[in-house]
Amino acid sequence: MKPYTDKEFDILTILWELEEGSVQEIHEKLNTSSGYTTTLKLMQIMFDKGLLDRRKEGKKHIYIPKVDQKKAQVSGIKKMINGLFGGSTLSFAQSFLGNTKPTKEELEAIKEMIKKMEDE
Amino acid sequence: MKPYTDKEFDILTILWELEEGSVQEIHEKLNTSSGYTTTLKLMQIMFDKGLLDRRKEGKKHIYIPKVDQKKAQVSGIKKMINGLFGGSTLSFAQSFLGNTKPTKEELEAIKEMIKKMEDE
DNA sequence: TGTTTGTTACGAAAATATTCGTAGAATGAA
DNA sequence: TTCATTCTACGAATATTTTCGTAACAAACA
Repeated sequence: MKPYTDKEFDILTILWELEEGSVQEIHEKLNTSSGYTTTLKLMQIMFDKGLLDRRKEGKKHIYIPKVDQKKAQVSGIKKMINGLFGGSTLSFAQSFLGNTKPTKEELEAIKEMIKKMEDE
Repeated sequence: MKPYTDKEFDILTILWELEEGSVQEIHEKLNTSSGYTTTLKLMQIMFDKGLLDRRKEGKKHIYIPKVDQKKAQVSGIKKMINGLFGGSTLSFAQSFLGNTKPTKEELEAIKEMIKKMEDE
């Protein structure tokens, strides 16, 4: 059971950042080559599916993501580790640290988190 | 341009682990409710698209993944950090360490990697 | 030889996702 | 009130993905 499609994920991504937005705002941010009504329809479908909430404001609708980003993050990480790294947290971490070049501050923060985890 | 569909990704995942395999082997591992010919067709399509290689062995074909797992890993991580974590490596790392409970050994290995990165 | 078994190839159906045209409602300005 | 503008609703077309039925072929063997 896939919770949402690729395009739906794109829309969720924008809404997670904006907190909420009209069809027009999303459509602009999407930077897609397809038309306005396509985005509209997509968001209507997502509303019907319960992926988005909305409220009327003047003549337009303001949409709010109903999918919890945290949950999506956790399941996204799990899926990625399972699919791309054979379930190995370690080989994932290696690839992550080897490829994304975290800044000094990020490394510090990560070290602190590790310490916390070890203390528990 | 999406490189492959969801089901195709599932098949790639198995082939990355096995290195190579017949349709039957993949079909079993997939643990799907759909029929054998479905998996067969999928793999034929993937061969046509250039996602898989194959060689004849007796009457069957042995398929080999032609997609580089490393590249898929890197782009998978990037896509996930951008889509789910607003591009923030740090907030990703926090969620990762907070949710996946790496083992003591994994934490040790990660610490060592961090040390190496800092020394460079 | 004929039969069974494991396999591929292929076409087409079914399911799902994406796209857009068009009608019409609401708002606000002339 | 009429017009232009902005937006929604909805149906239908199109595209893509997933599914499977059926035919045919090769190997093993009675």
